[in-house]
Amino acid sequence: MDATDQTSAPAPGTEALMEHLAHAAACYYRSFAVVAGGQGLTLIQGKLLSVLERPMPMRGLAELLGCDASNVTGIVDRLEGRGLLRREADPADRRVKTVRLTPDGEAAVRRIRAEIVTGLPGLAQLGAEDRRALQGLLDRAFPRA
Amino acid sequence: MDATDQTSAPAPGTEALMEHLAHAAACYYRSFAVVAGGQGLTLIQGKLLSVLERPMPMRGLAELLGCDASNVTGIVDRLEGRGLLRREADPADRRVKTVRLTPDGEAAVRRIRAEIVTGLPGLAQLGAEDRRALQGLLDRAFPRA
DNA sequence: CTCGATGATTGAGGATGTCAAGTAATCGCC
DNA sequence: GGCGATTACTTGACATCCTCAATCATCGAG
Repeated sequence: MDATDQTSAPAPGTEALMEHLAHAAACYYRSFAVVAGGQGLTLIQGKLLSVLERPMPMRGLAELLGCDASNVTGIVDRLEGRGLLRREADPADRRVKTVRLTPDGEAAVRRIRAEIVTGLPGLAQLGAEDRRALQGLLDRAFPRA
Repeated sequence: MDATDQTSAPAPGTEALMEHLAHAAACYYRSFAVVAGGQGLTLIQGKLLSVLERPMPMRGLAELLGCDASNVTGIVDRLEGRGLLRREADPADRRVKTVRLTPDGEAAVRRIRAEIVTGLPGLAQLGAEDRRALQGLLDRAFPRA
């Protein structure tokens, strides 16, 4: 609806597609926040725990979460204070601290994974065919590496 | 990859689909944050402005953003201090303050909308057919009302 | 061994978020 | 009209998130 869209409007609906995407992302994060909140966790705390299926150094967490390393220090502090994860020394490099979920932390992640689906009823109603299609499209729209 | 997946695996790929969704949402918000940051705005400030295509009371903003009304007060304070929006009195209800974008605010929103696409190159490469399919699937997975 | 780079932490400072309390105005009901 | 309940917004207190600059310890290359 503007003058010079010649640069970036080769196909119709880009604007609308972005809005749908924004809505989907908002729904996902809202549900995640509610589920995490049910465990007394903030969204970012839940995200950090979810990412820790395998132990990982602080640095790796910062990159995965897309924030500064000093930020991770504080978040891990609070989660460690609650006994949901531990900092372990890396024998190969004494600068590195490997972060690992405790059994309590693993239980929290399992609960989050289980509940996040129920918070998104529309997703659960998609048939197997639609799920495959959606997953494939997301994979192409947001490639992994 | 654990013992008892029988409890929550009614359909194939639910777990994987959630991961793809998480990845897509993370990509979208990361790009949005970068674009907003380019204007000296935080993610939530950019979101609030984007939502203001039509003027809206504070209450409506709080509901749309999914946060407490007192939180909106602070965010709107900062944006008003920068001249990106205004608070107007509602003649029909003197309790209500209607928030409206200034021309500068509208320009900021236009810039964000224009740049957000370039931050998601995978999306731009989707053909018209795929975009329609993706939009339709998102619409069913995350219904509007 | 020395020097530069890296992993993690700390402290300062701003932004976000919730909750409880308070003010002002509206609405429902008599 | 008048009165209580509700609603819209703000304020203050407080925890969390987030970035930046600086620091310390360690690693790796020359």
